[in-house]
Amino acid sequence: MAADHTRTAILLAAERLYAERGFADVTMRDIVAAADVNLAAVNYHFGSKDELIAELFVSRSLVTNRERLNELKTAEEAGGGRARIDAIFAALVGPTLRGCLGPDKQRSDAARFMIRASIESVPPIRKIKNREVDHLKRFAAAMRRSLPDHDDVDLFWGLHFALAMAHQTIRDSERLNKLSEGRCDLNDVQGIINRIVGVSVLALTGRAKARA
Amino acid sequence: MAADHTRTAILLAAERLYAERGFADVTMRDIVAAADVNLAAVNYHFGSKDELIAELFVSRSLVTNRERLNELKTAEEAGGGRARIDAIFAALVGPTLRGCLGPDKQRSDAARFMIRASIESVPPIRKIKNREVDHLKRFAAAMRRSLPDHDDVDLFWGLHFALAMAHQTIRDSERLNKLSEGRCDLNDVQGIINRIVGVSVLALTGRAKARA
DNA sequence: TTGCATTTCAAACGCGTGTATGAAACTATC
DNA sequence: GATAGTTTCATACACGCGTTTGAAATGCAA
Repeated sequence: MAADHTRTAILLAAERLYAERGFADVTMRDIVAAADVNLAAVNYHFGSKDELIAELFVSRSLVTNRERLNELKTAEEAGGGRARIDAIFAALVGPTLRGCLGPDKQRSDAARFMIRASIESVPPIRKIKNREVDHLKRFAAAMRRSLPDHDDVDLFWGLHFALAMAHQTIRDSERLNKLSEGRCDLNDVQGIINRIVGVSVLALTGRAKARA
Repeated sequence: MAADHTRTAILLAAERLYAERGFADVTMRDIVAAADVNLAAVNYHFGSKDELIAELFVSRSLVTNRERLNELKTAEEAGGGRARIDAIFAALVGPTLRGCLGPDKQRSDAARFMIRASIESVPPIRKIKNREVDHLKRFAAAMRRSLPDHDDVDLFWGLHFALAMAHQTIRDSERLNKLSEGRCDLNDVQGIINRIVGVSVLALTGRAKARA
């Protein structure tokens, strides 16, 4: 119990390497070298490589989800139980965007690890991923409280599109940068969040107006 | 020259397997088994596994891009050189969505292969991918002609978001299905296209209105 | 048919991977 | 300080991968 220094060293090194280079390119030998421990330590402490990844994913998704739920809670309290729809979207996409884009200093390995996990979809993670849906349902519920007159299906699509825009912006920032020849400022994280939230809100409210 | 039956059999088998299972899970032995050819045939005809993937990617991106540009051309001719913005978005996301979702019968291995390629980002493809930006610039140019009063930066973001929504809908249709408990109909491809196009148009025009 | 180039085939090679082993080093309790 | 339990370490193992090899089969012109 004293010496789980080794355990945490492995977890931190693995998180950082996976966040930076993805799952496919990182071997156990890379991890133990970065953690400065012996090769056999991973199997001793975690059982297998897959179990290490699984543990990492579970603990890190708790971190990300807590951040999002904190923002959501703040927004709901500010509105007396009914958060503004833009605040809900901001709580949904803000933490991940801030953790993955923006200045290096305040990037979080946890957020970038989670994005990798959602991109590369490696077997040990795929099996646990169902919990994410439960987490998102909380946001769907908050949206329903915020916009009680809207069709549920529209709300689901709105949530889906908001995540899509955030996720893809992180993933393909390089392409957008080349396409716009640098004119889309990817360092202005708050500006990006505002843009995504704005489009998401408009997608819901504008569509409702178009129907009426 | 007579017997490039083997070549095309390998290409077709590889395309189908990669489309179905992704790059990480498909080995050369899987491919040659599906194509019913000898293991060494891949190296004989293509040089290496990476060169096979690269050739596949180049030829298939021609197919997808041609489809998109055809729709764009039709839309521009219908508008006398200026396509309607919704038609541009439909040309951008329609072909891929139709090829990846919808009834099994009319799904195209080419479209699904391209989506895999854009998701998994395997080294041999990453190096060629710059051409995609040139292809997208044609759509950016069409958008500029369609909405000459808009800021270029907004157009780039609009294009980026449209692709993001389409791409993520293909990729994560499973999650949306679970989240909505089946209420988001993922077989209604035209409905999905309309939704994405609608949001994309609204994102551009609504934002402009909000400024004014 | 003969001869040469092309294509196929079974088998093996080298390499990197995750995992297992058993001895050595350490830690803590009596 | 001896002993039992925990953790580290160097090393080796088994396996799957992409690739190579050299001989056999095939195609085709003279």
